[in-house]
Amino acid sequence: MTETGLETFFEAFLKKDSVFFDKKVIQSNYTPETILHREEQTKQIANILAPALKHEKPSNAFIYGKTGTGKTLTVRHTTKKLMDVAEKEEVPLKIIYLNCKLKRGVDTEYRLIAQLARELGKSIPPTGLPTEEVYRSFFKALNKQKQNYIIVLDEIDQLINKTGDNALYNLTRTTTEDTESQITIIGISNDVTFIDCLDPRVRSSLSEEEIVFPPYNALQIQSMLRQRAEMAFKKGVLEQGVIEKCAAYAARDHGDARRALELLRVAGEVADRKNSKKVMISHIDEAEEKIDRDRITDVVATQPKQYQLVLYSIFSLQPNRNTPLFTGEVYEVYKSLCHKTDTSVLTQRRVSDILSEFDMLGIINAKTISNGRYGRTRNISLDIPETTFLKIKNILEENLKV
DNA sequence: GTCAATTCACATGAAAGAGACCACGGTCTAGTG
DNA sequence: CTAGACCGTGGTCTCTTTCATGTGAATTGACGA
Repeated sequence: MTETGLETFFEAFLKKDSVFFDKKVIQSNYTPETILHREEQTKQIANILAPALKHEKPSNAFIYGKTGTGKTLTVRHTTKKLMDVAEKEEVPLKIIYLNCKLKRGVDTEYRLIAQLARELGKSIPPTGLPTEEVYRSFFKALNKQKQNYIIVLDEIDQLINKTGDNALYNLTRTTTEDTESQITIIGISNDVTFIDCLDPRVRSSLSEEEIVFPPYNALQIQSMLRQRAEMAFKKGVLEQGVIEKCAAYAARDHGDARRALELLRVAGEVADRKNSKKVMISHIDEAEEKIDRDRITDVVATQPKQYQLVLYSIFSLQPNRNTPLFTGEVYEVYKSLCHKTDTSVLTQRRVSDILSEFDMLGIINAKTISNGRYGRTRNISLDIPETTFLKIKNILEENLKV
């Protein structure tokens, strides 16, 4: 594209009509004023937390439900309203919200406490201090002001999976020791079964109250989409049935509202790119494919080199095969690939772990099976759509220079 | 033909090492008055 | 005299390796009918 070509492109882009009226309404971080279909849960949470306004300690609570059922949204909404009132009435109260999602920095006991302490205005180095020390300065910060603390731990299951329940145990226990300040813990989890693998002491104190967020059904998702779409899109750009189809797609896999919204937004973007004045039903199909593709390519591109090598080994083996691959085979290819790219070779033990991580990410399918006399291994096959295959392969080849 | 033992090719766990980070405190050095 | 540079220490975290143990069914081989 020549320089002037670029300019005209940008100018054309500016003038181009968009189906969106206010796009941010439909983006994932937007918090709507009213939350639909969650009146019951909002009330429960409010009931649990309300004592904080009277300087009493609210019960700890455990909230669970599948992804995209509005847990985080509802909790944030309710706590915010609570905070508003607390400020107006000048009740000392502090709400700390923490997302424990992996790769976000809060995935060890040390980091959890350090992060909490940081929320209280302490500066804690990212590493280097004994964990004990961090606890101490955290409690010191707690006791400095006498007030109620509500700690919301989002995706708490991730934290426990990685670090065990040590941190939680310490946190729940302090509530009884500390007379100065009171801590309430709200745990949010996608995984219902996770509570079972907690230490019984932690479990009983954490789940003093339990709230379940059931999945939305298709009708509820529809009304939610309508509410947002009304603000996000221009009038009349949505073809008949678009919202219904988005809702149906999302309801198909466990009523994930977030997914429904994303689908609708991407469908809008697809329509824009095609210079379509309307969002058609066919755009939704494209949007769904695009979301899938983006997710996978994103994950692949950000993997470390060794991981990419392992994955590339699978990629280079797969096409000429109808039967699944097994671990030893992949490892052999991986080894030769390492020599070719001048990379250090990891042990089979490690590669085995890498494979199971890919399995968890949903990039490959790995089922352990036993071939009787001929050993036990994983049956490995790629779990990505045809259309994405080449694209990912190119990314890998480029990154690895093979 | 039946049944227990064997065997394969890894899976899965636990523990420990290497190396990168980082804060903290002490020591050294150069610049300033 | 003091600020800043520079170590050494002691801690965490992540990625790996090493060593050990577990697994599930095809195969094998002994045994009895």
